[in-house]
Amino acid sequence: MITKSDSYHQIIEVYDDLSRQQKKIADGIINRCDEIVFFSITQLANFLGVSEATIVRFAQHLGHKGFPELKEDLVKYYREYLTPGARMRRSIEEFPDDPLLYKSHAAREIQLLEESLQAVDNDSFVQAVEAIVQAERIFLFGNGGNECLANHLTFRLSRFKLKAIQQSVSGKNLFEKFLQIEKSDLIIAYHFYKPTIDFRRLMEVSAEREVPVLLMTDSLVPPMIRHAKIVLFAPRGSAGTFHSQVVPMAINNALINGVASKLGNKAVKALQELSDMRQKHYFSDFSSLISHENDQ
Amino acid sequence: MITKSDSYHQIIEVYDDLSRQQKKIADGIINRCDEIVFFSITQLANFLGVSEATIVRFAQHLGHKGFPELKEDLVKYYREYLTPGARMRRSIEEFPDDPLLYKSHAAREIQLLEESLQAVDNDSFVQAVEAIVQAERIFLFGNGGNECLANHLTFRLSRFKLKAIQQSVSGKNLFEKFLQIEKSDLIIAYHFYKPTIDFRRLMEVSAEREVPVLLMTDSLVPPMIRHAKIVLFAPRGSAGTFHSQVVPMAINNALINGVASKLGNKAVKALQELSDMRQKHYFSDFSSLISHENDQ
DNA sequence: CCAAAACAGAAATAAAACTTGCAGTGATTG
DNA sequence: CAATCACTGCAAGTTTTATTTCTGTTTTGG
Repeated sequence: MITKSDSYHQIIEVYDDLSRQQKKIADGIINRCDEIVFFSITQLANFLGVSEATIVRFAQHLGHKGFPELKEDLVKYYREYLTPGARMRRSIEEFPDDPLLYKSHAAREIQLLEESLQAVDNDSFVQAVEAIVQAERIFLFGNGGNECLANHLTFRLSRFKLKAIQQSVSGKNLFEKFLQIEKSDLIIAYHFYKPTIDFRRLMEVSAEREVPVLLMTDSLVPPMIRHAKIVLFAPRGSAGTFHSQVVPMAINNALINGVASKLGNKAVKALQELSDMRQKHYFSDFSSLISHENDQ
Repeated sequence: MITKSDSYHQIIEVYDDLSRQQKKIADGIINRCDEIVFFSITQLANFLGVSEATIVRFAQHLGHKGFPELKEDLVKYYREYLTPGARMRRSIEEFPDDPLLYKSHAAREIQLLEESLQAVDNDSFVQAVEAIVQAERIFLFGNGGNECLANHLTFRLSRFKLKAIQQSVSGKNLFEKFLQIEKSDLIIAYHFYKPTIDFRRLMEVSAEREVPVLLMTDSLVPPMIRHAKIVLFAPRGSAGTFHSQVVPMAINNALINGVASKLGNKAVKALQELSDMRQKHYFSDFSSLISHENDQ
């Protein structure tokens, strides 16, 4: 007889000590929990090919009074811990983690996005939107794998007629770039894992010059975030897998939409202006010099 | 008496004809369906402040034999139609679509990723991975808002020592770029919505020169996909909202992981080489000339 | 304002879901 | 090889859940 608490994990723990039929039940609960939470004991017995009595005894063995108590526990687990993303992973787990199965990758991304729901502090998010809207100019720093993030946000903000400038260069050139940045501007920096020399320089100089910094990162160690005015925490999955830029990209997108709603009519006007300009020049030879990308 | 089929929508339809107490039940089912699917009739009666008899009559009014049948129907609805993303949206719908609420944006992204589970054809995905691994060189085309995607994939593929070259220029320069591209190469193009002049040119020339094209798009109209050898369909949400690059980014990431697994040891070696190079030069003055970005 | 109809809840009844005792089975051990 | 033990399903009980009936109440239409 074992003390109960979280039936699901408890089952995994005691699994080896279970009898043949009881293992059937345990397997069922572990693998098909999302179906089982809706079953009555009769349905479950038929589903698993086990007698109802065995199920009751199984529940009691786990320290419950009876089956309904076990089920309640499973429902609780199902609702609290089996997040939608986890459920999805489970649902495609018949082909587990096949790198040639898009679904398996997408499910992981969904899980990361879910984590970000908890991780991203909404006050910081609101502050970030506000800072972008207020800034005189916006300088975006992202190197290597983060260049795409800086690029993306720069492009979108520019479309709102905000003065967004992408600065992907690192090293000594950094200081030259810095000469033009002022207090009223905003620096947006994308930097993950741990601080590099360049990143430290960037943060120190911006602190010195009192330029506000919005930092997107997945690391909250002090050297990373010390000088940042606003920090957006973007979880990117556990080590061991290739880090994905999906969550930071989602945050970018949320920022863009947030900024758009803050700007309101201004944003609409800016987009309209762009659209008009395109119309005007579309058939001229000039056409190929301006971007034609034509989503909104 | 009404014919049954999908209780949930049926309830919404007949809502106005319901009595006061029955509306209570309907409200409960519509708003708190995800809790109610786990309730017995007794629990539900207490929860709603309605007698059990009324619930049974409600179920029968809807054309069911009794309460268990209605519940079964709701469970079915809950499991089939309330996708995880939809559930999440529902769960944060107390603050509906607040543009200053990160959760509200993230929930939408999750929904899009879910759609992509259906939309992305896995055969195409596998072909795409194969094509990338086989290609002599890879030329990536993405303009405007898609530049970030091309940039991202270029960076990652380069890290595997694949010869990935980003080509963001449009217009006449395009032809110059083309002189160096050959049959054994691969073109990866990101283009959404509808074909532009530049895009048509790109596709026509590549068809002429028989260079295989991997196209990522959200539009399947013939002019878009005619000449593409492999098409990856990346849904980006309904019109009216700003299109997000989260799904294409997720596909990028899936491709990267797919390629990594195909390359196997080769990929590991390439990454190791990079890491060694960093170690060697990290403390020298040379350091700032190479990328320090240090996630995997 | 009153009668007829519709409605809702309490209680009784029916139907399940659940538990337990018992006997049969097969494995283990002395 | 027989005795023991753990395990299981059957079937008979017990409890919980679901339905129906009955009765008082509210609503509706004249």
